[in-house]
Parts: sequence; structure tokens; C-alpha cells
Amino acid sequence: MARAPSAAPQDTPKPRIRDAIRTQERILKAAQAEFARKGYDGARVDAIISRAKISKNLLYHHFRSKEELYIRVLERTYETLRRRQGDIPLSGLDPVEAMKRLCEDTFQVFIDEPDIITMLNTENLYRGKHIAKSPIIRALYDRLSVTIRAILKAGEEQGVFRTGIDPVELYISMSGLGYFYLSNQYTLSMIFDRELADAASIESRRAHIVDMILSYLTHGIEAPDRPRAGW
Amino acid sequence: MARAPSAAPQDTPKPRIRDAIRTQERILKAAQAEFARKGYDGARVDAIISRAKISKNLLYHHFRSKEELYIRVLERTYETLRRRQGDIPLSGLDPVEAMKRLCEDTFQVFIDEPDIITMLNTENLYRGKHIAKSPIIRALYDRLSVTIRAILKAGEEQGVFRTGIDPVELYISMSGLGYFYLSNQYTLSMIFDRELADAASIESRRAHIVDMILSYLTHGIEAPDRPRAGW
DNA sequence: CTCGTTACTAACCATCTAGTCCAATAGTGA
DNA sequence: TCACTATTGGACTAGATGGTTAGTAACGAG
Repeated sequence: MARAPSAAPQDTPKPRIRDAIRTQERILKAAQAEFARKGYDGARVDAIISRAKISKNLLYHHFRSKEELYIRVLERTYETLRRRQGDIPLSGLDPVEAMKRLCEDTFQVFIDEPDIITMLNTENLYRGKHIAKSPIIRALYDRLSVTIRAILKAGEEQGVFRTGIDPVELYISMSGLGYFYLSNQYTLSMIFDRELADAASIESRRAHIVDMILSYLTHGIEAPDRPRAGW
Repeated sequence: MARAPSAAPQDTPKPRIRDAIRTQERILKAAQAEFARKGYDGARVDAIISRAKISKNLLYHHFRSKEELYIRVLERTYETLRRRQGDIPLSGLDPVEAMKRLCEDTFQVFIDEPDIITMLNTENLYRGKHIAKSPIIRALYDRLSVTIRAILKAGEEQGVFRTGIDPVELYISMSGLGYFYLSNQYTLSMIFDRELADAASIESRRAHIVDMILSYLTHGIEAPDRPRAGW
């Protein structure tokens, strides 16, 4: 019978590709999907190899253990976060516009990369145990910190922001307003009996976050030439 | 033989106590500790029975399965949340004071009952799968919703709050500002290299949340007789 | 004082899971 | 050509894990 190994160019039983880097990439992608969806304990190594379409030996050839694989995924998660936050274009904007943009794009990162949320949640369930083992991750905030301080300073000098704002508290609030909405969307939408994930709701939330952060920053300041709802 | 059923400190092999309700309570407490600490998949039934100091079959005598036990714990978590939020004393306060109090106490609930955070995070990792099976939980928000609407209305009428505020968005923000800070404290304090859980930091955060929510509510309103930092 | 119900125990089981062993094959660069 | 290593395959294990079976004893109703 036509047990021909392959229809087209005969024979070639399977041109085994041999590309360690791309394979590792496939493994990491599969692992990210699995860890982000199920958490560390819920994730199954067999599910990862099945998603990545490789043999189990190959996974353990490239990664020492499930935990090491998880840490690598976590590092990549932080790299993504850092890259996305570093990419936000703010130069040339006045302080109010810059801060608005920062709010919106910070929210957008969590929408575009929902795995970030579940990975961070999982890591916090473990009280930062794995992140502590990874020297790579610390540098994340530096650049963003500088950016926020610069915008705050410009805003203060121009008299559009109040003074004495703690940039760390501000960052936590800016992130948290979007993060919590997305991370807890299932329980929240159950309680409120209201869809939170559709485009219109997301759009409202984005505006709400900007509104709240800018209200905070400009509280007590009069912007005589700026209409109240001009954001 | 001294098989005396009482006092005698000797012999008595172990007067097996027989108290179903208290036993179930012990199991639920142990299960909450375990589920909150490890998540659903990370939690071990053996760890629960060991914490509760009972035999395994007794657990399965009272609860059908690990999942049913988890759902019961989740329900209790929501009951705690509802009770605590219902307990907040707001009557007799003017709108600004009432809202301030609501912010502070909402934050305080998460501090006093940290299991709430990890239980909700776990449930959201499962995309609300278990909560959907529980009819009990829906009623939570009703009372709080009424309270928030009432405060908003009073504030609008007295001209101290702006109009057109969505109470659901407000509640999500009010909760999220504290929730995210606590839930992600391990990764945040790693990135910022800053302690977030000590009493002083918590105090700052509480003030920051109140400041942000009240700035938002009063934005665009002039409070001529109220000094700017009077909260 | 029985006697059925049920709170409770200890040992056990079937299955799952991370990780290994033992080959064998085949690209790749030196 | 040859060492190296990326890759596959399958069988395997040691231990953990959720859940069960069979049996014991406290308690309350009759």
C-alpha cells in the first residue's frame, strides 16, 4: 500500500530541524502559556511539551527543571514589561499630556500582554520566592522612575501639578487602577453583573484612570485656561 | 479495671470527641489557611488534615471533594468581605468624611484579612470557574452599592462632589488602589527596593488612597472654606 | 439498655507527575 | 571525516496525591 513516507518529494522522513535557539523559544512560549493559565502548581510539564511539540527529553536537555523553566518565563515576562514601558513615546509632550499617555499605555500593556498579570499574581502567591533568585529583574523600574520624576518636575515647575508627590506611590496607583480591574475581572463582573472585558468597558476604564490620576496630580491647582473636562 | 469514663488521668485511651460542627469549622479554617497560602493546585489535602488534626476520611465524610471544600472556603471568604464592608459605620457623616472612611476601611479589610486577596486571586486565575457554581455569592455588592450611591448623591447635592460618577468604577478604583498594593507587595518591593508592608508605609498608602479618591470626587469643585490638604 | 446512625480512624489504592535511563538518529562546524 | 550536540522515542521510577475501603466507637432515640 501507499505507505509512502510523504506525499510530495518522496522519502524525506522528516527533515528534523536543528535550531536550539528557536526550539528554546518554542518551549518558553509554550511554558508561558501554560504557567500563565494555570499557575506554577497547576502547570503540567507534559502540557508544555505537548504545546511545544517536542519530546520530554528535549525539554530537560535545555532546562534543568520545571522551576528553572518557570523562572526563565518570569524573567521574560519582566523583560516584556520593561520593553513595553520603555517604548512609550513621551518626548515633546507637555506634562499633562505625558502623564495621560503614561496612564493609557501602562493600562494598554496589561491588555496586550495578559500573561503579565497572571505571572505576577502567581509570583506574589509565592511571596516573590523565585524573583528573589533572579538577579536580572531589579533593573526594571529605573528607567520608568526617571521618566516619572521628570514629568512630575516639569509639571510642578509649570504650575500644573501639585508638589510633594511620591513617584512610587503614583506608579503603584497608576498601574493598580488598571491591573486590579483586569486581574479581578472575573470575580468583579460576577459581583456587579456587568461585563468588564468588552471594548466599550475597557475604553471607559481607560478614561476613568486618566481622570483619576490627573485629578490627583492637579488637585488644588487652578488651570484657568483649561476647560474642566479637557482630558 | 480502671476503665473509669472520667477524671482519672491514667488509662483513658482518648475520649474521642464527637462534635461535627466544630470539626467542620476546624477543617474549614485549616483549608482556608492552606488554599490562601498555596492556591488551589498548590494546596494539599494532606496538609489540610494535618493542620486540622483529623483523619483523611473525616474530611471526605464532611466534604465531597477538594473542590467542594475550596468552594466552601471561597464562600466564607466572601461572607467575611461582605460582613466587614457592611460593618463600616458611616451614618451621620458628611459625604467627604463618609467617603474618606469608606476608603480607609476598605483598605483595612484587606490588611486584616489577607486571605481574601489570595483567595480572590486564585479564583480569578480560574476565571471565576468556582464562583460561578456558587449561588450564594452574588448578593455581596448590593448593600455596598446602595451606600456608595447614597454618599455620592449627598455629595452632589451639597456641591462637594462632581456629578456623573459611575459608582462601580469608583468602587473598583477604591478597592484596587489598596488591593494591588498589598497583593503585589512582594514583586513591587523587589522592583522598588522599598519596604511596603511596615506600619509607616501602610499608613502612607492609606492617606494616598484617600487623597486620590477625594481629589477625583471633588475635581473641578471649589471648596472655598476648606483648606486644600484638609483630609 | 439496646441499636441504628454517624463522627471518626488507619491502612490502602489507583493514578498522576516531575524527572531519568537507555538507546538511536542526524545536522553542523572544525 | 569526526566530534559534538540537538533531537526523538519509549519505557521507567520514585514519590506524591486525591480519594476509597473496611472497620471502630460515641451518641441519642425508643
